[in-house]
Amino acid sequence: MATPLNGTILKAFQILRLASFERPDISAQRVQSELGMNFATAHRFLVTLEEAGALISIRRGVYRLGPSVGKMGRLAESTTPHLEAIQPFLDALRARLNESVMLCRFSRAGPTCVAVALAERPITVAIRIGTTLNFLTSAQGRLWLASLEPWERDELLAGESHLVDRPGLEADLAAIRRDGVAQNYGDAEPDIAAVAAPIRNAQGDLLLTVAVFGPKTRFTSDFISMAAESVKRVAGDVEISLTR
Amino acid sequence: MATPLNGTILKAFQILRLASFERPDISAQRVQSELGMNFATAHRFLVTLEEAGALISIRRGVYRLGPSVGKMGRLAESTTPHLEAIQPFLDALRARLNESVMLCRFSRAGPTCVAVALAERPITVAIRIGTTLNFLTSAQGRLWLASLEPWERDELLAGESHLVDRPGLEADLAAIRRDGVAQNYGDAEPDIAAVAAPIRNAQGDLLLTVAVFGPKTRFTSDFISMAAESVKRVAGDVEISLTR
DNA sequence: TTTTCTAATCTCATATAATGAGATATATAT
DNA sequence: ATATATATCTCATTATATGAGATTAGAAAA
Repeated sequence: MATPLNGTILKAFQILRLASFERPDISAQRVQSELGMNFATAHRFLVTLEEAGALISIRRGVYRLGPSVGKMGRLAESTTPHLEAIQPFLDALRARLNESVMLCRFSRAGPTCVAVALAERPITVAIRIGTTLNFLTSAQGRLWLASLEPWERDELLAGESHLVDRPGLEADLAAIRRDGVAQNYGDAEPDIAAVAAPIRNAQGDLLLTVAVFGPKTRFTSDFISMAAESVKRVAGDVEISLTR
Repeated sequence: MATPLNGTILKAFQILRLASFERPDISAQRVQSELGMNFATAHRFLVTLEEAGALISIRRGVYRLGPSVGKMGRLAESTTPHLEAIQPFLDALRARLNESVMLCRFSRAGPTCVAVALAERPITVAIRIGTTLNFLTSAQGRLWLASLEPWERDELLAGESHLVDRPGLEADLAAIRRDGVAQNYGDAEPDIAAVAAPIRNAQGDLLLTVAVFGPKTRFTSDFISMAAESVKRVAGDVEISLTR
């Protein structure tokens, strides 16, 4: 890629990335010391970012991410691309495993089904596009939880505190991160099993989940092993195709 | 404000704001025609924004907001400032109305209580900081719904479709936008009433809600009228103090 | 209240980075 | 294979960003 990049813009985003949950405040002093920028330049960046709506001034010299960023973030999460291009991968996975396959994106209410390849068998499990799964009880939901920072997780699960076995969940999420795959065996629906893998972008952010699902009786341990291998392979193939 | 602003950064955010739910794709051609920018410059901005993580390339020449923006947006929504400065306003409102007062911020699960001033009466209603209210049934929730775009509202309410009387809700939200205040009278909790008003930033984005709440029996129509006036006044005062 | 100090904000000459015209590369349609 | 449209790249010129130093604002100390 030989197109020259605008250094000023890159610096602006470096500054925005200084904000964290633990330390949301951004000041010119902090920009100076953490990014090695001249103080007056840092101040000008902050004032500009305020004017652009990205930051708000909470007191003289101190800024935080503003609501416009929140709005833009919600839009980003609602407009995940590439669905048309991914359908052939879902179809191939369905053919290989002879079970239904679905693709989910993130939503605040839980992983939301955005594409499906239904098994071509007389008895099968179906799901409607647009269905939102539960974070805690679905394989996809656990993949998302495993990808989030603890504070984000806490926030998402705020309404379900009474349902959460914390040490069990943390152990489960650690295993998911280690294995790169998540399962459920009747947790979300009594007779349904699923095996799900993450699809990430070049920066390592979780974009989507791909999962095979079907009647529990058909998910023998041999099938689950094969399915885990297959969904991970397909997820990897989708990731490669997304970087084109 | 005489600090010069960085025009390059302002342009970058103009570009990002081209993305919408109906039209999430951003191309150099679109930047050229909608913002009057030279094609090569527009292309360079897009490539830079991709490198900065704000955009992802979905195919040659076409970009969308990326997951990093989503992450930043979630952080923005979790780190609302000013709470310490607002407490005296809550205390004054409580003294004036002799009922409890609470401040709520936005969260995906619903308006979340971030500050309280409890009524100094023997019989009162209490709420714990951190409590999340329901979007549909709380006055604060309806204020938030009234401030959102239809697609955002639909997304938030996705899990509650069966509960939503759409024409009734739209009429209610239109009235809330017109009046600048929202009420609930036993909708969220059977014996609790509340009157809530929005606190906005300089750009008009809803930051927080301030509400008075208490036992339904004490919320006579005279009291509700007076409370509506008072919460709106306090909300305005808070807004002025936020611009300092 | 006044004074002092520190950090934030502002100004402007200079340096550097951004711009845009035009060349080149790529993908698609024929 | 060729033609066309659009995306990507290059580089001389121009415009904008930078940073040193001056000024201002606000908080703390006397």
